[in-house]
Order: sequence, then C-alpha cells, then structure tokens
Amino acid sequence: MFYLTTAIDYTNGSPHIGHAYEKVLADVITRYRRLRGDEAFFLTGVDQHGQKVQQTAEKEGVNPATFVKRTTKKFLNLWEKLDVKYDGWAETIDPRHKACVQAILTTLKDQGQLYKHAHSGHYSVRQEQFLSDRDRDESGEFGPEWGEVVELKEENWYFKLSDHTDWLKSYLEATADAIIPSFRKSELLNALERNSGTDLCISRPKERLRWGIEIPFDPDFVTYVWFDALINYISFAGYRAAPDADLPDFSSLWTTDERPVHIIGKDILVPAHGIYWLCMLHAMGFADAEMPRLLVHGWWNIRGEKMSKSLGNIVDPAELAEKFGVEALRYYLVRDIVTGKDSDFDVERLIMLYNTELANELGNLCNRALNMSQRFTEGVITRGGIFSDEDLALQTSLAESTEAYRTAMDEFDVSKGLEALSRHVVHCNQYAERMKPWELNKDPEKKDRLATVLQHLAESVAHCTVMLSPVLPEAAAKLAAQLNLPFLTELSLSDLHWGLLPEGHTIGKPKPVFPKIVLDEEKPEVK
RNA sequence: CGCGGGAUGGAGCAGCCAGGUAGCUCGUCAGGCUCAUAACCUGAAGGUCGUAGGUUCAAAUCCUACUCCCGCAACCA
Repeated sequence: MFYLTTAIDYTNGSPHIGHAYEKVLADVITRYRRLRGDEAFFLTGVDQHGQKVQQTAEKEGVNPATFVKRTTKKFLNLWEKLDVKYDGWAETIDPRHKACVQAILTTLKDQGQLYKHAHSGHYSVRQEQFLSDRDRDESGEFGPEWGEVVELKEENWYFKLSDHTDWLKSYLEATADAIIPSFRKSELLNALERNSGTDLCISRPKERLRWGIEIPFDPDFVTYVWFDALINYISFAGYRAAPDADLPDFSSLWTTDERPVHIIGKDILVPAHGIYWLCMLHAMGFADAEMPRLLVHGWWNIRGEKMSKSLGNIVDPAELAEKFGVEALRYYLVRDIVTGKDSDFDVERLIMLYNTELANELGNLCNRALNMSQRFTEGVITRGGIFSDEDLALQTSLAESTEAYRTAMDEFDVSKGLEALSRHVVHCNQYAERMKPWELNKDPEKKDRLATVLQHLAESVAHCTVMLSPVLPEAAAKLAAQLNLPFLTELSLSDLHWGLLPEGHTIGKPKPVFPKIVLDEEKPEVK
C-alpha cells in the first residue's frame, strides 16, 4: 500500500496557488501509483485549531467553529474544482482525531515523556506569545511591533524532545530517503545542531487559547496546534481508532515495505515535520523502518518575490481554473517546477505551455492522426505491411519515453515525466512529416504502407493517453473515447506494450481536446 | 566567519550527487509541408556555463577563495 499525505492547510484564510500546487502534486502522484498498479491511499485535509483561527474569528465576530466551517468549505470547493481526488479527509475538529490526540498524550505522559514546567520570560500581550532573544532588534530591545512586553511566569506541559534528538540525528544520517530532495537534509541537520537540548512546549493555558484540544489530564490547558495537527497523519489513518470509527485499518496503510510519504512545503520541514513529528513518532514507539519519508516541495514565487498576504500578490487558483481551464492549471503546476525547487509563477508561461505542449503538439497530433484515419481508411486501423526502420525507431522511441516517464514519476519528478511524454509526441509529429501519409493516400499501391503509418500514430496516441492520465484524467478520458478505446483509462503502466489497438479496430471521430487559449488582447486586429 | 538555495546563448530552465563533444522550451531569422487546433516539419544565428585560482589526460560538473541575488519574525505551501 502506498500511503500519501499532504500538509493540512490552515483554515485561517483562502487557498492560494501554493495550496493548489501541493494537492495537485499529491493527486498526480497518487493517480500515477494507481496507474503503476499499486494500491494507494491519499489523505489531505485542514488544520482548524489554534490561536490565529481564534483571533481571525473574533475579528469577524463569529465563533471559531462557524469560521472554520466557512474556510474549510473554500478548500473543499477548490479540490472539487481541480479534480483532486482524495481517499481520506482530515479535519482536526473531528472527534475521532481529538480522541486519538488525547490517547497519545495520555500514553506519553504515562511513559514519562511529558512534564509540567513553569517558564518565565518576556511576553508580548499583543502577539500573545513569549519572546526570545531572537526577537530583539539591533539595540537589544523588543521593538514596537510587539506592543506591551511584560515579564510573565506561566506553567505549561512540555514534551521531552531532547530525549530523541540524538536518535533523530543518527536516523537522518543513516536513511537516504528520509528527506527528499536530499539537499534539504543538511538544512535539517544544522537546525538540529542548534535545537538540541530544548524541549517542546505542547500546551497553552485556556485563558490564552480556548480553540484547541483539551489536555486530557489537565483541563486548564489545550494542546499546542502543531502537536495536534501533525497527528492527523496517523489519526485519520486509523491509529488507535475505535472499531466503529469508520477509518482505515492502520496496519495496512502504514507499512514498512513502502513507507508513507508526507508531501510538505519547505517552510514546515524545520522544525515541525523534520524535528517535532519524527521525534513524536519515535516517542510513540515507531521504529526507524516505520518512519515516513518527507517529500519537500518548493515555493511558487511571483515575479521573483515571495508570495504573501502583506505584499498582496496572492494568486487565486480558482480564478485561474475558471479563466484558463482546470487542465491548463493542473498541467502548468506540475510541469513548470522541478519537484523540490522553487519556481516563478507566470500566467504567460501557463498559457504558453498549454498552447505548445498540449494544444499544438499532443492535441494536434491526436487530431491529425485520427482525422487521417477517418479520411483515408474509414477509421479502420490495420497493421499494414512490413515495419520499416522508421517504424521501428518510433516504437523504440515510445519504449524509451515510457521508461523515462516511469523512472521520473517513480522519483516524484512529474515535470521530467511529462517531458519524456512530450519527447515522444514530438517524435510522432516528425514521423508523420517524413512518412507523409497524405501522399501515400494518393497512390493505391501504397495502401499497406499508409495503414502501417496510421497505425503507428494511433498506437502512439493511445500510449500517450495512458501516460497523461495521472495529470489530466479528464482529457485522457476524452482521448480514450475518441480512440474508441474506453479501456485505456483502466490500464496499468505494465500493460503498455506495442499493440494496444486490436487489428481492424475502428477509431472514433476527432475533436480538439485542448482548444488553444487565445487572449482577447492577442486576437488579430482587423485592419 | 550564522544556515540554506541560486548565478548556464534575448527570456525561463535542465544538466552538477556517480567529470569526457553544452541540452530543453519560448523568442528571432530563413525555408518546407498541407493530414491537422493558422497547427506540423527542416535549417540557422546566438553561450569563454558569476569571477579568480587549483586537482585532472579531461571541469558547467570536484576542491578553495571571492562577488552578486533570494529565503530564514509574522501572514504562508
């Protein structure tokens, strides 16, 4: 079983292009794994507790539960719109999640992993948080952004993080695929160097924060939002769930033969996932072989700048999908970024990639291939005569592209996988150009040759359809329908061998699957 | 000496971990084709791979130093 999760999105605002990217990436990878013939389970959801939510809800004059319901709906709507199909949905206000968090807290306390401690220090009333020396400005003072800063002494519950950091270090050093891509690991190890020796405060007194999960053995406190949120990866996978909880069977999801993959953004690797979460699992008794792999993706920047609310350069994915179509957006999000790295978001590139690779190359290839078959052979595909060198080269190209696609996708490198697909499409267009079926058609003696060429094109289109399906499932279904081969959407990657089309198969009528995007201002002016 | 990422033809990127003729997309220029979504194909111009050293028969790739850019409080993937 392949178990994949994403970060759960914080329901403090509207989803933006970064949220969309992560979920589309997860969706594509899940669909790919199913294409590979694996069983897969994809969990995503929302993180609904915490101070920021409480504050924003208060500002808007509603209670947190109502507020959270409203924002959660925005995320749900977006995933539906973007065709993101998940198997499990995690909401941290879910009573089943709450029960799991509390059970874990109780166990950890019983094992002596938690302790109560009074911390005193500088506290910002406005920001409602303790300040450290890192928050001081150059002159050594706390700046005006913190408002009134007072000396405060407060009791809280702590998790003995420091008991696990030595283990974490050796685990990370010994496990090649603990963090993907690997360059992120050095960052994490450095942070670990600095953090070792400190424990993690996992509670907030209720006078400060009510919107959270109550500490089961100390009702004056709620659980710190990260300790709560991270547990979603196991609580919604059925960890310690009641038999009637309607959750998956944990032991079949969380396996050692294929360790779970958590897709997260680079901002929450250190310290949340890379340190807290792995140490939490270790404290709960998870073995090294049961540790999840962390697939850390980069960020979409806007014209070289970080996307942020304060800069006001947020890109709304729903709007983009509306304007350019879901296909164009999904394709762009996984095509124009190398998994793990940052990329610059650019609408013009979105349009360009869609228009060239989908409309002009793949879409047009399908269209011309089917159209010629309809016009020249009444839509009937036959093997024709003996394969020429050109034919064999095309078959080889397809086999190589398929292999490259598989290798890249196995390494979560969707962009490279699509590039491999694109390479074969280009080869097909070149092949068509050299074989000139439209000329073969004029010579009755070359009927066999014509059949062979058309068969090679149609066969290629069928293979490309299958490989495209994880990224663009709807378009793939349309192509399969035009090929009159609905079973293509059910195929596994291992079924992709030459000869998908039965001898004498009749294909359907062509219709452009990827209509070109033409912006109003780009339409030719009438002179 | 805080940490990490980046610097590759006009633009955007890959290649670097496992050194061996510098690659992709867009753009530009010239040509071809007509089955096709004014799509497709061919050819050309354009790079001393940030700078300076070093290792090597051989460096974009490994090592050292340096320069510049971007992240590392919060919103936030």
